[in-house]
Amino acid sequence: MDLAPPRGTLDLLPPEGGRMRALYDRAAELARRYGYRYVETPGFEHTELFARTSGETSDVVTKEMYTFTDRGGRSLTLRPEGTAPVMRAYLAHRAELPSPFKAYYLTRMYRYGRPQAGRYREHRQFGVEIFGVADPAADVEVIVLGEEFLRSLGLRRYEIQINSIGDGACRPAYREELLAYLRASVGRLRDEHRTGFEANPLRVLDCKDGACRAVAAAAPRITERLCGPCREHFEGVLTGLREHGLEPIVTPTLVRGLDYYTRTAFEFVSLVLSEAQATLFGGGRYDGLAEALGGPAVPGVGFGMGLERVLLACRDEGIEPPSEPGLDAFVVGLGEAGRRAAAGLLRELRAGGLSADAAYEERPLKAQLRMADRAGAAYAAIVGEREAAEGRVTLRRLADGTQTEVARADVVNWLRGER
RNA sequence: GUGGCCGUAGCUCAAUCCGGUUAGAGCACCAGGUUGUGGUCCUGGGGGUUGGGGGUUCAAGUCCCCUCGGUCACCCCA
Repeated sequence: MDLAPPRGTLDLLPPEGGRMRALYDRAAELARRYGYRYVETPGFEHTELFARTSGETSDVVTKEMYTFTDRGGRSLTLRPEGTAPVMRAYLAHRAELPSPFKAYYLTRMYRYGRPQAGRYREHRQFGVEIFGVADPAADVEVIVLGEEFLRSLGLRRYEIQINSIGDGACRPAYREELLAYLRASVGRLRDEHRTGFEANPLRVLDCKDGACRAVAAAAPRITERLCGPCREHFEGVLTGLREHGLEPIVTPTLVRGLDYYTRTAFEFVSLVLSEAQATLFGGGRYDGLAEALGGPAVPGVGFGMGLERVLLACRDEGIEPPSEPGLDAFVVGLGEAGRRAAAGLLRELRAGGLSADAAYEERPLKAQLRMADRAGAAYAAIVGEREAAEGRVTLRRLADGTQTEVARADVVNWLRGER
């Protein structure tokens, strides 16, 4: 039996698991502070949901989905991204939900592809969505929220790339103009784009190939072809971001792989990670999504953030990521009376809201203190025969070895004061 | 999915180029030094089918093929 996890997946054991847990906790706290509420959707959906919303020609749909047929003959797909499922669930329950609807999620996504660092077949995302607000203030809020998350971790080496890809009023004309330009330049494109650009011309703009870049640089720019409302919206987003002290870099070549995006598209790109894994989070506006699902017109904006990448960026910026806090106390019992008293103390500490643990079996003091140390406990609460007889507890601060003796009845309050 | 590089102890690596006895080291882990003091120190100990399979050879960690995994660049994204 091969004990390694399947390709492209991760076992998150201590201390890594604690770091991911801490990221979840921080993200949830932040999202709630901005008025978002937690949602969960199924781990798999009808394949049609992703096929319709991501675009039949997108890479996600054509080669990256984990699609299977269940025993009832249904085609199902493991969730490759978060927005379409949340929108589906929202549309299904819209009558009971407030508007605007602000949701966040912390969950795993599945995409089949060749794995490498920061690119996994199963990865974790923190995402937020706002449904029902067309105003640029919503775009600004999700970007500011995501930026605050990165900054609160101590990350600094990233840039904000932003673009507007227009909407139904201006993108079709731009698309035709771009197509005409690309047809005229076809000889200078790399092979795979010579035939592929007709289906998705915007993608050529994003190509990293030197020749394609030259073609893209001289291509007509969407930012100069926006219709009035789109231009106004884009300006509103840029102004709003600057008012929050952010300095987005307008990047006309930034496009999105998913068809339902309109207007705003953005990516936070790490400057310390290699290019293939540098996008910490990306998102944008998707005013066409609800209708693509057969619902009413519901504007929306949001982002998805790759949490493994955030951890990688912390490492490469030399930042200690947050972790699960260690124990408040490790209870050490010695001798029969001491162990009995220690068991009672352990119950009391836990009931009092403190994190506490103890050895299960009788062990020498030395071994118990080592366990306390390994558990990352702030204090060892030692109850030997003498302490048990006197109704007292010796509290040893593990960081520096200083000890205090406290009456048994005061231990919980005393330790609370030390937190 | 395409191309390149790399897989030796839990981790980081040595021995691989140019095949040759029982595959070593540091860290980590366990125990003792110290039956009421961890983390430091000293001593000792456990731990490897050299990712897996096949081939060449008197002999394979070392050479060849396949496969699995990691990684880098693409594609694309988180």
